[in-house]
Amino acid sequence: MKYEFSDIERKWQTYWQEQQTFATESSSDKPKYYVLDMFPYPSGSGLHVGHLEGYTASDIIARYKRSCGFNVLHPMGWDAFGLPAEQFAIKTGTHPKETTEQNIKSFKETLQRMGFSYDWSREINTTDPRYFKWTQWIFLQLYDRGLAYMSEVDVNWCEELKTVLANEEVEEKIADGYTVVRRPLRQWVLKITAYAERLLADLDELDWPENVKQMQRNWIGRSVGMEIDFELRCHNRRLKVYTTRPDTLFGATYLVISPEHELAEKLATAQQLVEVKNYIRQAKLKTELERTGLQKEKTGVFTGSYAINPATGEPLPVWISDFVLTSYGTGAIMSVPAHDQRDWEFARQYNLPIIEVIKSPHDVQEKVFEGKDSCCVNSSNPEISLNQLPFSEAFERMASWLESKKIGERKVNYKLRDWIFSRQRYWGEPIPIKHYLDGTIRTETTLPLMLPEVEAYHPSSTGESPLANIPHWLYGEDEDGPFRRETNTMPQWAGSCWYYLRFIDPTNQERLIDPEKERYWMNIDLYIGGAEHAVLHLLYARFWHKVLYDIGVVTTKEPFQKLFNQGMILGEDNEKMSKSRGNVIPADQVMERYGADAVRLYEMFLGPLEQVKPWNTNGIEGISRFLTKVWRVVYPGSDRDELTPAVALSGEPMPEELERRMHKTIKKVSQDTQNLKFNTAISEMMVFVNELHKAGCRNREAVETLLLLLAAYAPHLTEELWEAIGHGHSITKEPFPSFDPKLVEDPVLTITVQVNGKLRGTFSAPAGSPKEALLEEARKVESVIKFLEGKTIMREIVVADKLVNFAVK
RNA sequence: GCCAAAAUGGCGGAACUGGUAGACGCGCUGGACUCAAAAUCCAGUGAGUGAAUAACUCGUGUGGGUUCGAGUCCCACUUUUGGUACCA
Repeated sequence: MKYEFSDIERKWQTYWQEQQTFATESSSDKPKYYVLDMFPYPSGSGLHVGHLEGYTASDIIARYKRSCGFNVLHPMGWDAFGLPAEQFAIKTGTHPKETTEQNIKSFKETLQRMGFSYDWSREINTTDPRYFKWTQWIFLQLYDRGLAYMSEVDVNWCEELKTVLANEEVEEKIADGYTVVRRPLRQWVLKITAYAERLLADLDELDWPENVKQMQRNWIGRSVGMEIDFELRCHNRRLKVYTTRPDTLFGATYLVISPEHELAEKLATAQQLVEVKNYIRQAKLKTELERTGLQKEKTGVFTGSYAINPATGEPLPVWISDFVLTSYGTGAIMSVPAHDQRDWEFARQYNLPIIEVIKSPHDVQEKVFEGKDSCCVNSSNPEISLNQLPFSEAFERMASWLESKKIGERKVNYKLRDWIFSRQRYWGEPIPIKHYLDGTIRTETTLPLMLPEVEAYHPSSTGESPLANIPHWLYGEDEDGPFRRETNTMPQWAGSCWYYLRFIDPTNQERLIDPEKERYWMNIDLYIGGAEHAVLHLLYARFWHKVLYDIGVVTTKEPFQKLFNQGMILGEDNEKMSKSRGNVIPADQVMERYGADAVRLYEMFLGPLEQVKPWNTNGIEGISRFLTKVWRVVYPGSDRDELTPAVALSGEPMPEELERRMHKTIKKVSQDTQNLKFNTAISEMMVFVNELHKAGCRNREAVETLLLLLAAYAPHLTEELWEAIGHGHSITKEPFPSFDPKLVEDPVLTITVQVNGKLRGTFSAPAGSPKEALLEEARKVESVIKFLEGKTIMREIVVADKLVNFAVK
């Protein structure tokens, strides 16, 4: 009988669907396990083999955990708001809803064809009003707590897309060939900075890849420093700067403010005014990228004004330069050119003095010294001296001194900025806010606030969304008077910020999630997805989760206890898969040819899950052969002389060697599966199958064990064979096999013999042989003798059960 | 520039807390089966010297070091990938 994967796979997929095999148990005494994939945006180009890597991994874990007695939640849904569907609508007039529905259908077919054990009764879709009702509800919670506010902000405006982009999206769009400029616009902003400290601190407890945690830490960018007030000469004002190095105050030789600083023009003396105005105007014309991108020569202009260095009493020229960022710290800095690269470059450019205040190994006039592990010098006045002090003590002493003089205070700063949350698009969650004539705003009382039908999807030319063109939706009146609706919609991140909660209670009309269910299922035991979401999605979702925690909707501080990033699968040319390169391997195509089980196995066999690795279509042949070999364990013969498998698998005993191999395999597959080392688990199963064939053994226990081990990996094939050998129920209901610890240890071991660390021979010895016996045996090994002859043995090293090494001279 | 990870045959990759480097698979070579092919099966396959299934030498990015013994630990460097980019 031949292994016809397409019939078999269809048969069992239908069976699972009919039997509701993977429906999550709603109430259960079992321990729970929540394994989640980052849900996809259903694009028009379908799924390729790279998309299926993470899903395959999570599915193996889900099936494995079920067989270990867990009640498993393994859901799937669609992050379906987003630009591509809208752009397609602009081009063709097709409603994004239609496009989205079609794409979802095709995605779902592919996923089902892979035999993934999702509980499809929990499927969610972020564009479904029953879902985005709660996205809007969360927005209102944020608004009520002052965490959502409107602000006229310089935004990244993309002319071609007629929309605002988040800082994080800018680079990506520029890479795609769009132009992005700075432009002030009224925007909704979420105050993620209010949670910066907690977002940083709580990272420590998460079981996440260290690099992802580090990326988030860098993104949050906490720094400890001081704000210091500098008195301005000839002005009755002070200038506040932020610095992390108050210990270098004695070395500050000038100040720099950003071109947007409120004092920039005011500080300009009559003589300098024209030049200053010119510089400020030019800075405004530059885009963010031109200003901050790439290292370039520093530019600046002198205001003509001076401030006083509170430590030295010396006058400090105040300069304006666009290398100082407006939006960080106070938009003004004190420059210590001897000990800061940027300040040093600027000082050299404009001939400003460079004074060494940290003991440097070289002349600071020639090269900057930024080290912190050296002591202060040239740093004293009648009131305070930092000389000889190392960094932290100098910092402390200077901080106290400035505090006592009331011209400085300690300050913690973050790189993290508030999150610009609005988009001028149609295909997103409408922001449920009403604007009244008097300028007040109120929240919508009935949710969801639906998206109206529109004629055209083009944004309005004013930069408002297409919603601004729909008068009957836009304007309304209630007891508070006439109002105009908010026309901005939410960014795509919104829906994915909380979807993992909705899977737990997907149809609840009354609340976002039932508290009892939340307590049972949260938090997520394993979250698998791509590293491209290391910062944005994962940071935004953590932020929302913490807000929901604060208002009592959830009971865990963090949503994703364990995170795993699967490595990208590259095309066969070792490049990232993309339509333009023409190296995309569509999932359906490979399944057609080799079957879902082979694709599943091969995805995992390619290499370590976390690693970036190229696809190689030839390699899947090996997996195909392996599956055929498994098939032939049960159906060994050709069509004619076939015994029915149930009869063929009689109680023929297993050779001891094979039995040990079986127990070793159980152990290895079990451990490797838990640790997501699927490539080595598969390799171990291959070894076992090869041994089975070599031994020609048809022992029932051996065959059943093999099928049970393989069930999570190749679910269709194992279901079919499980049935063929006489079982009346699904293999998914069987527990994972256990091994006998006594049988995984070999009674006779190969001992290595080395002379001076080089391999010279081996011999066999029973496990646990005493050292003396091993030494004696080792000396007798023929290939070793000649290396010992005529030499003096200086030392004999014996490692029990492993090796003997003679150090000779 | 800074931060993080990595570098092993022709290729993807194995190697437990330092203990036989190259498991498993691809590819390749030879053989069996076949009229022939496909499929399947068997054998071989890191490099070098060698008639050799004898024996030895070299070999895990480079150079040092620790150790009886290093792919694994330490130092320096090179390259690749990811992140970040004037955050004071």
